[in-house]
Amino acid sequence: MHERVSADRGAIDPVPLDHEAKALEAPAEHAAELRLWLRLLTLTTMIEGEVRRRLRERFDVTLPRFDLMAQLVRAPDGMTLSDVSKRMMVSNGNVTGLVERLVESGHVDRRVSETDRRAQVIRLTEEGRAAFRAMAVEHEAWIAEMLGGLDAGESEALMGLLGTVKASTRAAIDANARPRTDRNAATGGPR
Amino acid sequence: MHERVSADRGAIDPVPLDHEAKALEAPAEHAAELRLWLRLLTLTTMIEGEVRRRLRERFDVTLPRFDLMAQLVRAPDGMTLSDVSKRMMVSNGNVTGLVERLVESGHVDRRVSETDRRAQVIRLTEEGRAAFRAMAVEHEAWIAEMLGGLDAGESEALMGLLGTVKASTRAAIDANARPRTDRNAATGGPR
DNA sequence: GCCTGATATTTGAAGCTTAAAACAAGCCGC
DNA sequence: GCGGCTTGTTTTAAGCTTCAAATATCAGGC
Repeated sequence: MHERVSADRGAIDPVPLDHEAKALEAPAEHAAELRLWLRLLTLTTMIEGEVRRRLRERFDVTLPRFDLMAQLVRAPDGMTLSDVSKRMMVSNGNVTGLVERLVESGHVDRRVSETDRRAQVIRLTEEGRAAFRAMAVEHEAWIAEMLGGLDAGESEALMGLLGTVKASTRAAIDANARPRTDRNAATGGPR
Repeated sequence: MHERVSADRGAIDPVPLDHEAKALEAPAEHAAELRLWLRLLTLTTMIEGEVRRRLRERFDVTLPRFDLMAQLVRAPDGMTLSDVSKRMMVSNGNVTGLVERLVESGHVDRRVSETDRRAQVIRLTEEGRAAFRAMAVEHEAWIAEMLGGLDAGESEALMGLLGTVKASTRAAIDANARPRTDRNAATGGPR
């Protein structure tokens, strides 16, 4: 069945009643979470859109390319495409195309791994590094400007709360992704 | 992460902007905002990705279509494409294509406005409404599950903090979008 | 050596997304 | 009612993104 991830931390839970019928569940129960999610999404969309717009306007570069370069700048020894894919939380195929274009524009260098002939190791070129540094300076200022409405204490509090949500989100995702402990089942089923 | 790279061998640095001096004077100060932004983005990406995955798996529907239907369900009298575009914070052209596919699949009804022959008024069809209701029930549960790590007080606090950031973000965007001609302001020209 | 399963990447199809230009219709001052 | 500005929508080109299938390589067991 379904594991109930309880969030009660010692507090009295007023009548852990009816999770009976989905069709009858009170919308008011989850309204707070929905509003929270909506606000989170709206805020992120706003910031992301503005960053995208400014990157294009000031540097004629797309946000995904900037993000990819931001990953690479921290890895002077390079990363494989899989690494990048995991870090950026996008699909492998996506990274393939992105890297292709960055190699083409001279920002990224790509070579076959010396230890694994399946893998590609990519690095920033010198031009790529220089270009990214220039962009990063402004990008940092933009973020500070947009997120500047909080004092230090609020900032820390927000960081912590987001961390909490991140943890529960990860738990929810993991719980959902692992419904089968048995992994042979070669007799049929989808795929 | 970032050192004081003194690659600038000219007078690039000496803080020319009075009203932004505060934001530019302490680079170390920006690390907190960057981390905050990164966490915000990561969290949103995680949730969004999982919702997209489940919508596809359970209902064979894409997230943008679900979002559009979520807008329409609140407007029984319909909305114009422009309205939808603003509410969803996506481009007009985007909405055109999205609506096209939703009309095709029978979820949305589209007709020319009676008061403005330029405008299209779109509504959910009965099928669209039914389909959305079914999806919304589960969607709500998913969100509650993922965001369930907070108690009521934390939830409220997070809501408030996000609101604060949203306000400062909007201010930053508005300020940037206004290239005053009457004022001598630096228009971002070459320095 | 040869299977078998896992990992790294690419490819292909479909759809999403944006920016910019084109087009259509409303609005307004004269 | 004629210009000229604004607003609503579509179109186009380019790029992003996912999922699923295909390819290639690796790592062990025999």
